[in-house]
Amino acid sequence: MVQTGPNPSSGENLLFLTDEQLRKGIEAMFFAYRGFTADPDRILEEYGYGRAHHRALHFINRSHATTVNNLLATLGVTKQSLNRVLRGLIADGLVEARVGRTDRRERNLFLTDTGQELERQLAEAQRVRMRAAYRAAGPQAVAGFRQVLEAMMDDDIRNTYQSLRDGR
Amino acid sequence: MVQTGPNPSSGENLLFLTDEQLRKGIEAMFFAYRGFTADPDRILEEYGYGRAHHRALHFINRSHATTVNNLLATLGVTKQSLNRVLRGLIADGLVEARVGRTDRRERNLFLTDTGQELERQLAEAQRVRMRAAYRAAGPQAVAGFRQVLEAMMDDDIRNTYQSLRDGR
DNA sequence: AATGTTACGTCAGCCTTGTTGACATTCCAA
DNA sequence: TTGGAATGTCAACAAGGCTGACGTAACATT
Repeated sequence: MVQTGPNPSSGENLLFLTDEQLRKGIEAMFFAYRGFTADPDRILEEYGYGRAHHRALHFINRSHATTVNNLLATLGVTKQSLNRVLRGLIADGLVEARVGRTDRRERNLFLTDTGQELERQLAEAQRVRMRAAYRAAGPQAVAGFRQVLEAMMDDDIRNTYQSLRDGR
Repeated sequence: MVQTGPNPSSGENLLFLTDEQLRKGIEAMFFAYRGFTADPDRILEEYGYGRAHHRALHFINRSHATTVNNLLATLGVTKQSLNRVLRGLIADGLVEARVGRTDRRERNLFLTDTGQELERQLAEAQRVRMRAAYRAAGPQAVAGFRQVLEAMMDDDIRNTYQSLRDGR
């Protein structure tokens, strides 16, 4: 145990750092993530896709003409794992892989019109829930939400996130 | 698109509800959840367990003498999936399943001393990161963080969460 | 020009963790 | 006594991670 009772430190009240408070945050993360993925999951199932496909579509859409290596770093999976997913999306005509201009070893990834359509459908489903949550909690809560999440990321991932956040 | 520009509504600034802001929250959730699970995952690997084992240990620890059905509802998986995990934990002497007193069909689940030890190790690893994130973001941000997460949950899960949160 | 490195794809095999379906057992309750 | 609930278990399957190995093309360096 690290904080089992009221603990004034540097003249501040650190009650929010008790193990109890941390536990609530941990359980909230677990349950909230289920909600976070629930709506896209339902849509994906209709198309015979999984979460991995959603993630690929999302980040290809976010970073037009991104390379495979780039996507690997963002998603944090192996190339074999990503390749399985990409192969399906390319075969189904949702993603296009064009040979790189400057470096012909690279593949620049794009969403086709069909791909963009599915991505938009998934994103909108997820946004509906987020929008409701944001609205219910209010702007100040949203700011705190984002701050804590950002502080929770691994350092290298936070860099990736911030680049994306700030519009590349 | 639902919010593409400044949108005063009811005399309030709802800038935080733009698709851009929602997207940042969505990506933050994705990346933060990776960090959230990273530390326990490393420990679990040493013992040959996975995330499913962590979740079982956590909620058995939280709700002493809980039943299997109860745990199923909390975890949101099938009994077959949970049973596989429980079987392993029981075989390894981390969990004990005692026949229910009032209803002998039920199994009351407990952590053994060994089970408690691993649970504590996993929880502490996760708390270290949460504590750092909470500290970095501050008490007001933490309150907002929890508010948004709670609003993001499915209704039935939110009830489960709130019961646990308020100490059963 | 030769050699090394990088980017990517692919095959094979393995693991965890989720699913469905079917069936047996036990035991409470009507 | 009988129906249904709670539990366990077997089998089969799928998604999506992983490692290791190998091949090819293209770029980079010497």
